[in-house]
Order: sequence, then structure tokens, then C-alpha cells
Amino acid sequence: MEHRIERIKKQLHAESYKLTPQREATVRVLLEREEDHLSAEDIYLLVKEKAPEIGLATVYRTLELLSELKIVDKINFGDGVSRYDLRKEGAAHFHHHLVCMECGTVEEIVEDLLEDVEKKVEDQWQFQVKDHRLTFHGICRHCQQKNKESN
Amino acid sequence: MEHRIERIKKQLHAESYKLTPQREATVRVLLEREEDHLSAEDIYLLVKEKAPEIGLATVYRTLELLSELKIVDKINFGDGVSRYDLRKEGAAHFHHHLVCMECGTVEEIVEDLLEDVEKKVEDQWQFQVKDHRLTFHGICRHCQQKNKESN
DNA sequence: TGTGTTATTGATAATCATTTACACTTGATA
DNA sequence: TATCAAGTGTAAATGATTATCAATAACACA
Repeated sequence: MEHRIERIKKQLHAESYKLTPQREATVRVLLEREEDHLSAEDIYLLVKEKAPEIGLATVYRTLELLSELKIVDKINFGDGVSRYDLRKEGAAHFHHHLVCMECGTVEEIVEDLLEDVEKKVEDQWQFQVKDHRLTFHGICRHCQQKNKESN
Repeated sequence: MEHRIERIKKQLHAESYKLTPQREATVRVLLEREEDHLSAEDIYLLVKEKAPEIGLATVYRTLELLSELKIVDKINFGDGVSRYDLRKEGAAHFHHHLVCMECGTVEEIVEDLLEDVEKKVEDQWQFQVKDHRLTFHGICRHCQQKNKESN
């Protein structure tokens, strides 16, 4: 945890930004709740527990900054809210998501499913891929089971 | 064009909705500007040219309805606006998008790149895939060329 | 032709996530 | 210490979308 924060601090400095206490508090929440797809509001409330004087706008500004620096991923599941995830270190890509259309849970796939596909896109469309977002919508294991039982 | 509208009309009837003049005007705009990723506002303005009395709320309602019936795809490129595309007939899936990070243009891929990947997801995660969204972010052919020339 | 019922509409206001404006702090540097 | 830019919190503004509601249209039936 502390190491990760130290590295983020350096990364910010490299771009001539500072890791202010407010920014650090936000990063700590993201670190504690990694992979939780928190909205800005969620993060704001969690940050407030530790540092009640912090403002929502600052959280938004921090998330925007971290997003630009590719430290967090800003993701969008189609409900009108952006969600933020700390990017796994060294991860060049978004992970993929399985969104259940019945219960709404979101599962992660960290494995890169798209190596071949990316290669194809680069070759066939001469499009230089920097990043991608892949979301599957469907029925999760759990809901499939439930449906089977209720029939 | 007329055939397509006729089929949409039937599809609406099957779900006990009517193809009102307002809805038809909206569908016609979508047909004329297929694959243009229009926002609700864009569509509203285009509909207004033909039928000035139509209201923005009605356009939203129509798009919502068409979206539920899977006649249009509601897509989201991460700017705070939903965009709407008439789904290609018989297309079971969203098409894929190449979003250029420099000039912002969006290119389509209609070919299904994910058959294998979907199969893997179904097997490995027992997740029953109904739909997916895949967006690549990177540099388009055109901007790659421009960058090369300016160096 | 009327009449009741229901869905649909347009205008408008409300909502809600996100941004912006602005006056105030802070922290580094001269 | 004085200065200056960067960063902050509060509050107001913005902009997309949704909800509300009275008016209208469509239709089924007397």
C-alpha cells in the first residue's frame, strides 16, 4: 500500500502535480476498495469518513487527474454514472466486465482476451490500438441457477 | 426504407405499441443517418426539420422504446451523451467501434470479432452472454499518417 | 354519431451527475 | 518575509435525461 502510494506520488511529480493530502486520501480509498467500481459520490463519502472537510469537487478533480495519468480507469456501465478503478500496476489495458442483466452484479475478467483481436484490428484496419473496453451483458451463473430452480 | 419501416411497425404492434407519426419521424431520421451515432439532441433537431411540432421528450421516449425493443442500440463513448444507432437487421450484436484519441472520429467494425471470446467466456465463467460492447481507443490511420508527415 | 377509456403527446419543471467560478489557503521559491 | 502559482471548498451553474400533467388522439363499442 505505502509503496504503491509512493510510486503514484512520483508519477504525479513527474508530471508536475503534487500528491496533496486530499489527493492522497482519495487514492487510499481507491486502494482499499480496489475493483469495486465506485462512483465519484461513493468515493467522496468514503473519503469524507477520514477527512470530513474534503469537497466533492476536489474528489472529481482528483479522479479526473488520475484518469488522465492512467492511474485510474474511468468506466461506464450505461447507468448515468462514471465509475473509477485503480488500474493494476503494469496493466496496459482495461480489464473486461461481465454485467448481469438480472441482478446487476459486475464480475471482472483480468485475463487479456483480446490479444488476437487487437492484432487483427491493427492489421486489418490500420488502427493503432492504445486501449480497449469490453463489456459483456448477460446472465450470471447465480441468476442462471435461480432461474433453473424456479422453473 | 419503406420495407424497413413496415417491419418496425409490425414489431411494435407485436409488443402492443403503435408506430405513431412522431415515432415514425424519429425512425426515418435514424434510417437516413444510419451509423451516425447521433445524440438525442441531434435526432431531435433533425426530426424538427420535418415535423416542427414534435417535442424533445417524445424523442427521448421513442428512443427509449426502440432501445428496449432492440431496434436501436444506445451507445456511450464516455462523453456525457448517449448516442443511438439503428441496429442492422438480423444483427444479434453491437458492432464494434474504433475511437480515435486524436481526432475523435469513430469507425465501425461490423464483422463479429468475438465469437471465440464469447465462447470462452461462456465456458470459463459460466456467464450466459446476451450482448457485448467493444470499443478500441487509439490512433486512426489518418492521424498516424499526419503524425508521420509532421515529424 | 357520440362516448368512455387508454395511450400518447408537448411543454415544462425537476433531478442528478458533473463542472465551473470564485475567494481563500497552502506551500514552494526568490 | 513577500510573492506567486497551484490547489481547495463552497456554492452556483450546467447539461443530459426523466417525471409531471393537462391536453389530445386513437380506438372500441353503444
